[in-house]
Amino acid sequence: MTPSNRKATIYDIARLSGSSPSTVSAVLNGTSGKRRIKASTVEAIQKIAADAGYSTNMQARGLRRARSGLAGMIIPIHDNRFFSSLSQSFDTLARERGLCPVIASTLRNPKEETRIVETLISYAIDSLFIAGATDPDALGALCSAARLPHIFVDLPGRNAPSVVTNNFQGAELLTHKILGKMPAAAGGSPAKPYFFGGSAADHATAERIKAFKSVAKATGMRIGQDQIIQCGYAPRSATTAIAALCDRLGGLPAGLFVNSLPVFEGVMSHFVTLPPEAFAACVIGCFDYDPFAAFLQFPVYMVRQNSHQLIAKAYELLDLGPAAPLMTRIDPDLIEQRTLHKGPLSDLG
Amino acid sequence: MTPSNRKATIYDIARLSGSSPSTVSAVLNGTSGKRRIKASTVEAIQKIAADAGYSTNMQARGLRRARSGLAGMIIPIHDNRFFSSLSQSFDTLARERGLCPVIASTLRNPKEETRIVETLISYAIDSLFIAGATDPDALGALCSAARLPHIFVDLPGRNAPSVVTNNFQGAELLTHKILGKMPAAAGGSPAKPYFFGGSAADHATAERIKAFKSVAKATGMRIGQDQIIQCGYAPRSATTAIAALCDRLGGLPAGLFVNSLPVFEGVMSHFVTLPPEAFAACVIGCFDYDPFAAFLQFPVYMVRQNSHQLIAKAYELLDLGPAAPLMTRIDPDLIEQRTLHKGPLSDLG
DNA sequence: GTTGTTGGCACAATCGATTGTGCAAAGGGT
DNA sequence: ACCCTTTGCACAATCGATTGTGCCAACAAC
Repeated sequence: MTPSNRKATIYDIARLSGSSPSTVSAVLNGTSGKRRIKASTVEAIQKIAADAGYSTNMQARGLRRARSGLAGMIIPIHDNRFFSSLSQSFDTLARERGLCPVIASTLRNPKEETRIVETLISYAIDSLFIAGATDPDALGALCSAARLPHIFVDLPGRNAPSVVTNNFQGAELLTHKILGKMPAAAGGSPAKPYFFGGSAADHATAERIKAFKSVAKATGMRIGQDQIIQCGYAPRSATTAIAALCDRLGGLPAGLFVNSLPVFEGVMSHFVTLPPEAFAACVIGCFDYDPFAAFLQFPVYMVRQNSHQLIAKAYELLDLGPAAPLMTRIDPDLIEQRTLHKGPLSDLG
Repeated sequence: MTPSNRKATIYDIARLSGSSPSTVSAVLNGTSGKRRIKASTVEAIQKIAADAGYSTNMQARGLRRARSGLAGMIIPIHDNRFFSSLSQSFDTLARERGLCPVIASTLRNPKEETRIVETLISYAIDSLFIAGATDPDALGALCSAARLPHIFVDLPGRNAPSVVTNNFQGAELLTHKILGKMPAAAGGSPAKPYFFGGSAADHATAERIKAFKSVAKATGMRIGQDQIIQCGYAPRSATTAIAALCDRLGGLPAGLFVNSLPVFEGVMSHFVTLPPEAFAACVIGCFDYDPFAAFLQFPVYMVRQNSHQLIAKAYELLDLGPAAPLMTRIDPDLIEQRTLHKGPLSDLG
């Protein structure tokens, strides 16, 4: 009754029930069948354990079994709609599988990345999802050395399965929309669309740029280097860069492909200083989705990555083991413009 | 050289270095001073360990030490700007302290809450931050029984320190702004402000409602029960509820205090169906901040909770141990309206 | 009645690190 | 030369659960 000072162990339960620790262990971890424990014994032990408030010491179990029941994932940052939605799915699915989720953020810092992975390995996590790493190969090598099953999510890796958004297709859709709505070449010079944000060193961004150029080309448009603006992912630098661009152009570009939400956030910081009329001749699209961003005063096309499917698929690949395909693509969805500016009564319920 | 099949242990390093496991252990965990290990021995062992790619088995260490080096936190949901920003601070500060962060979401499900806490306890986490629980006391009891140091964040708990946003003060500020901008009583009937979303069962919401009423009263306004609309936190139900309200009023309310971002999200789903003119006579404020929500087409006041400070303070309280005060409040910040509609050139850089 | 199963459980080694204790060698003092 | 204090390290128990193995009893088959 008096909940003794320490947590109950199988030895306590063994003493209380008059059986041996091994029997208690078998009962409490569900292997009582394999060890042919009498049903009455099982029940007795279970009752005593419940009364004593017993719960398995996962460190002891993990030490013995050489696995922990922990499922690891690393992401660049928590505070981001896309990654936090990955986290949510990862968390939910891990718990459905009886695993305990461990999600750590790297802040896109290479040193931090390896430090975190090493930490997770020393906790003997059972698997690792790597979402957004500056140096995937280094992390993959660490995992391989530790014989840690790992899956790359949202970025392609070598020597281990990857499940990524079909960035090319998503960017194609988005670019199509942008170019389609762009004002036709006014006067002599044709209207120019711009790809804005991110870094081509990043696979996802590289794919999107490729699609952007490809669609433009198909439309008979040539994209110059000046139209691809890589200012990273930080809102601050995006603000500066978009201001510079507007300055250079003497106004907003005719089309703007914004690459990722943090970038869009930075862009907004600048846009907020512009008069509303400024947006009339500019078509804006953003790769990644945020519900509030979808409600801005000007029309925005967005691409929503299917984060739940990305994670669900990653777990599937984990189950497949070595048989898993090296590359799986998940199609994102295009979210149509949704704005108040459509007229007195929008048709969007 | 050949990275053997298993991970190196202190026994391997001991053999390789010709010293005993206890010496190796002391060297590798930094207690070599206390054990008076010769500097040359220390260096030799460190080198061998590094070459062998040794890393501590945290399960073994944890078993022996009865603590894991894991810092736990539970939140209702990852995919939310406020909670994900708590997560980010929690993660960063945990790692600064050499701890490994474990963040789990409960989805506001009471069963899940206790299940998760029990899981975390069985992993021998060193501390637990409880952010958003439907039944704080039950969780607190679990932690106490396990002698697990825990801090309530963003909600008050019994028998353990809490660090919460000063919801009352934040709501006061916000209500002041809303009432101040509300169109003066048009004609005979005075304009009525509405408090929208959440549930008064929730401490934070209760405080905010209290402040809302208090400020209104100070302005000589009486708030009827019909002006406090508790529709929970789900975007869906918020959409339905706001539609019903607008229907009832025959238009937007003069003032709208939106309680939390998911609710605002739901509100936006309805607003998107209204003509822009509809917002002219409505002052909107939202408790909680989202960068994109701050850029909507109509003016919005927002209250930004200081998530980093909340977490930083929680860690401080952890350090204080039993000496920690039971209740700490952190003031949130009011974010002024920031919108494109202010004129040709807004003064907000 | 002897041999062969199978049921039901206890024993003891083990996972890898930590830590209280013991002990020999080196140095210091007289 | 003798005793005392440090130095520097090795030994072995321990944390709590898992699991290969062994043993006794009950029962069946012959």
